[in-house]
This record gives sequence, C-alpha cells and structure tokens, in this order.
Amino acid sequence: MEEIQTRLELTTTQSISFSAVVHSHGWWQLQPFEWDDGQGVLRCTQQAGEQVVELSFRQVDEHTVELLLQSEFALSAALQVDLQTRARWMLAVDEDLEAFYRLCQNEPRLAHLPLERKGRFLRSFSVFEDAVKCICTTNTTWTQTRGMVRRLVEGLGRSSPHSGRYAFPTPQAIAAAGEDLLRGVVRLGYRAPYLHSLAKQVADGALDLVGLRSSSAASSELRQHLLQIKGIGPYAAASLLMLLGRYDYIGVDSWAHKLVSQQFFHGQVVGEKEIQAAFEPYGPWRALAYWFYRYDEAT
DNA sequence: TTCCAGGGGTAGA
DNA sequence: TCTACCCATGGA
Repeated sequence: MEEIQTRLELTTTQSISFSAVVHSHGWWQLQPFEWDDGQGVLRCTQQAGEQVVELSFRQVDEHTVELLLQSEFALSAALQVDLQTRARWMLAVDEDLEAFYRLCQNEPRLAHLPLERKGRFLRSFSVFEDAVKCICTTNTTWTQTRGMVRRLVEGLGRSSPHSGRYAFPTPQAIAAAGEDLLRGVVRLGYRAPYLHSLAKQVADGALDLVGLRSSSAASSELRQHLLQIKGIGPYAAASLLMLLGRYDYIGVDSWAHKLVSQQFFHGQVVGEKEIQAAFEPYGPWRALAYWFYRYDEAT
C-alpha cells in the first residue's frame, strides 16, 4: 500500500516561534507527540475518521509552519480543512498575545517573552486528549505521567501501517477497554474510574468538550463546567482552561506554593489565596504570567 | 519503612 | 467554605 502525502501551510500574521510553542510545557514529551530535535520536527499520530494520519510540523519562516500529512488513503477536502483547523489550534497560532506582551515589559523576569515570542501553549489534537493528560498529571510524578500516557496510547491506540506509531486512543476505545484494564494494564491507579467515566460520557455524546474551544462563556462558567467532571479538580481545571486560551485561574500545585512562598513571602508558608493574589496585577493573563515566572525557576 | 509527586473525592462540621 | 482522611503508583 502506498502512503499518501499532503502538504499544507499554517500561516500567521504575528511572528511566532515554533520551538517556543513546542517547549512551552511538557506535552511534547507525552505520546503520541514525538519531537525530533535534529530536524526540528514535531510528529503526532492521530486517528482521523477511519484512518490513521501522521501529522508532522516544521517551521519554514517566522510566519509559516509546514504541516505534512501522511495517510493510508487520499484525504478528502473536508478532512484536510478539519486537520488544518486542528493543527492551527494545537500550535495556538491564532492567539493574539500583544496585550500580554505589553504587561511583560514591566516585569524583568518576563521581559524576554515578547522578544522570544514565547507564551503560546502546545495543545493536543483534541480537548478530550488534553483532559485525559491533565488527569494523568495529578498527584504523581512526571515520569509516571509519561508511563501512563504511553501505556494508554500503545495499548489502546490504533497504529499506523506505515510508521508503526500509535495514535491517541479514541473515547470509544478507552470506554470499551473497561475500568479493570485501565487499572491493571495501563496502571492508572485510582484515576481508572475517572478516565473510564470521562471516555464513556464523551463517546456517548453526553459530554461535549469540542464546544469548549469556541465557547463565548465566561471563564468562571467554563471552570464550573470542567469541575463537574470526575477527576478534574481546581488544578486540572486551571490547566485545561490555559489550554483553552483562558488564563484567569492559576493551577495551584506543590510547586506553586514553593515558588510564591520564596519569591513573594520570604519563605513564609502560603495558601491558595496568596498564590492567586500574587499574580492579580496581570488580570486575565495571570496564569500565563505565573507559568513563565515559574518556568524560568525550573530551567 | 515512610514520604510524596505538576491533586481530587467525599464526609462532616 | 474549610478540614481530615483516603485514594494507587513507584521512585527517593
């Protein structure tokens, strides 16, 4: 069987840094993402309709990212449009960060962001995939998160007949796998029933996550909606809101306490209120300011 | 052995 | 709204 290649371009009005998007947070280390540092290519295998498609991203110039699609059969025009729309969303190329960049100029620790075109977050192929990954980051180490996601993808995702790489499993596949397999084989621990329930609701159509991308509802409403999902608490909801381009809520984890305590309160123990208040001057951009304030601590 | 990690659910106050 | 307690897993 011959492999079909389709080349598309993602063009932007504002200049972007592809590498900055890829490395904005840890998602590039989670399957089915695969980063080729030498080639500067980000790969991502996904199931689109009835076939497995491999997406490869590469920056051409500061306003253009190339999207190469490798598939088993020719892609219909409608599917190409869908994949291109998703790809633009994944790299957040349509996000306008100029207002945030203006705020960064007043803070020495963030002043480098506009210069390096940082601030865009890498998102998964679907909101469902982002939600699953967020649940897999809670109360565990990053190494275990990577393991859980890898077992999920390799155990339940369809593989490409050409590359052998696995796509992220569909909600239907995770729902059909059952809670026991998620616990015993994927080793999700107590997260197994949460993930199974989430997959089942999305597969049944009882829960619409796709609509969250284009929702005009206030962030507080979206947050309440996300908190209804079992397994998603304040931290995961804040993380997901960031991935939806809403930066109103800071995801408070063990690291947030440490950072704000050291940087703003001379090592004094702080609570969630102090953490949110520390970044209040950034208004609707507070979570983004917090993230890159923190990111520099880590690197 | 004990602690805890990019927390969350639940019961009880 | 806040607190205490429990929840799997695996590395330190």
